[in-house]
Amino acid sequence: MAAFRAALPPGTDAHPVAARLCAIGYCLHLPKGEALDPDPREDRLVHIASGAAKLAAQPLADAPRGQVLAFHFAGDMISVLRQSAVESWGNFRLVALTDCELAVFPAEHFLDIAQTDPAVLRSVLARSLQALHRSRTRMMQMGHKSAQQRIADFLVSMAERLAGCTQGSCTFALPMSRRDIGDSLGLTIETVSRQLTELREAGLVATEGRSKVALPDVAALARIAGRQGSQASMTPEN
Amino acid sequence: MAAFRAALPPGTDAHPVAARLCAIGYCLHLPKGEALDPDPREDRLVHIASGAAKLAAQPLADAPRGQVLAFHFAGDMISVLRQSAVESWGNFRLVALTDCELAVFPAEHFLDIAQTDPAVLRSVLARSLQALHRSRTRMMQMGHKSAQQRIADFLVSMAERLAGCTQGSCTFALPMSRRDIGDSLGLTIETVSRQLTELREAGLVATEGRSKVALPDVAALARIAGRQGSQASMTPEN
DNA sequence: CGCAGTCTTGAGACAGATCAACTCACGTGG
DNA sequence: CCACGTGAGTTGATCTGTCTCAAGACTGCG
Repeated sequence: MAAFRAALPPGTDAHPVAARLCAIGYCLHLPKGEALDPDPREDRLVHIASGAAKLAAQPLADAPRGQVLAFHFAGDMISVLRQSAVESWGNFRLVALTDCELAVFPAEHFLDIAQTDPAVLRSVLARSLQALHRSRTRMMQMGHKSAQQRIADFLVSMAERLAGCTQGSCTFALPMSRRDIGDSLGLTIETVSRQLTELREAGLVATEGRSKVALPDVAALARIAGRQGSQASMTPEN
Repeated sequence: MAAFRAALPPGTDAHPVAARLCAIGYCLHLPKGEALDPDPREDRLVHIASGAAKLAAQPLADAPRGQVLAFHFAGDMISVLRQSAVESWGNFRLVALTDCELAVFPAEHFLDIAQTDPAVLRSVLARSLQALHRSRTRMMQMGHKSAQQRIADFLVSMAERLAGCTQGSCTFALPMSRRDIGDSLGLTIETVSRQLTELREAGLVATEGRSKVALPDVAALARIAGRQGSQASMTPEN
């Protein structure tokens, strides 16, 4: 049940409505490699209590390889939209990269309750605007970034999210495969591998085994990635 | 003042709090080519009553060309974040592509008032989640789309937003330059031009003058663009 | 220890960028 | 109203970066 409280936006987990929100969710263990089976009827909000997961497209006929929308880790709150009735649309699913502990809420019901406390709802809004802000920034940047910049950006993001590190040096394990990395960055596994090699030769990355990486200078990587701030908007664009 | 009411989320413009929201905003005429001068102190919500605008990065020293985050048209509600104190971050500004009528609200104050009515706040949340959803989809798709697919996708989006057309044929005028299009798609103006030529030769696009375009078969373009659905999340990704 | 799958490395192909003319639309002033 | 000039747009030739195809090497598992 503690997971349910943690699923609420920061600063509201001790709030009176928290108990009511807990009542409508359920816990779920998702083993490594398994997918959260999609519910065609309603949107859901998923909180990752522990583990790592990817939001990925099911390999379609016209899509040569599965596309990865995003990676999510412990503490993340994800909005999993119901599967579209439109056939041509891809079906996206949450797939566990490692064993995961999840808390799942029906979105409508969750918001109905959150709505009774404006502060909670506003907190959720702030969170989604922040996500939009970062998504926007990334979208734009990805549009004109080289493979090396994308890899550098990816590593900096992972350092921040997996090791809570934004400068200096850090070491952590990547829970996803090279293929997943490539699919999320729009690159092939060969290019991912080559760029990692280049960064390694430049002394900016050290690798051990398949997943462990060490970044001696996160700030230098961020500089290569050309990290910049951006804006958020509340309307669909382009 | 009518513009203020229209700035509210759909379905709430007749609501009691609407009047209070109107009281804190102000109208502004932004001539073509001019930028909304940024306020370093607070975030703002901007409603475009009429006209077209782009959200673009100021040309930085290390950025060869200004990058376009998104285009916005009449009816759009935009969240313009305050300029970051961090120097290395790009400063983004709203620039008018045509003469614009804007309604500007201080974000904090706006939400303080909207918060008094959960339904309004929830409507704003739904709107931002939708924006996030589409931003996410685009980001992923852009990662592995060809130049022709990006142009086709762009044209379909514009048909939808400027002419309210999702299938059949339609004609409209693009308010932005080829450079703006390229900057928003991560392509050069030469590539934009070449792809438009190819689509023209394929009979999928007709152009007249600099800005007018006719799409005989929007659905066919959407097919080329490889349009698919996706998911939304409330947490920053990658 | 050996197998299977992941990762790395190499050679050639292709899409898009870059550099460079050239053409045309549109606004301006005669 | 038309001639003109400027900047936007188009088109062409070449070059670079990433994908593709193809082996090979390592990791981690049984």
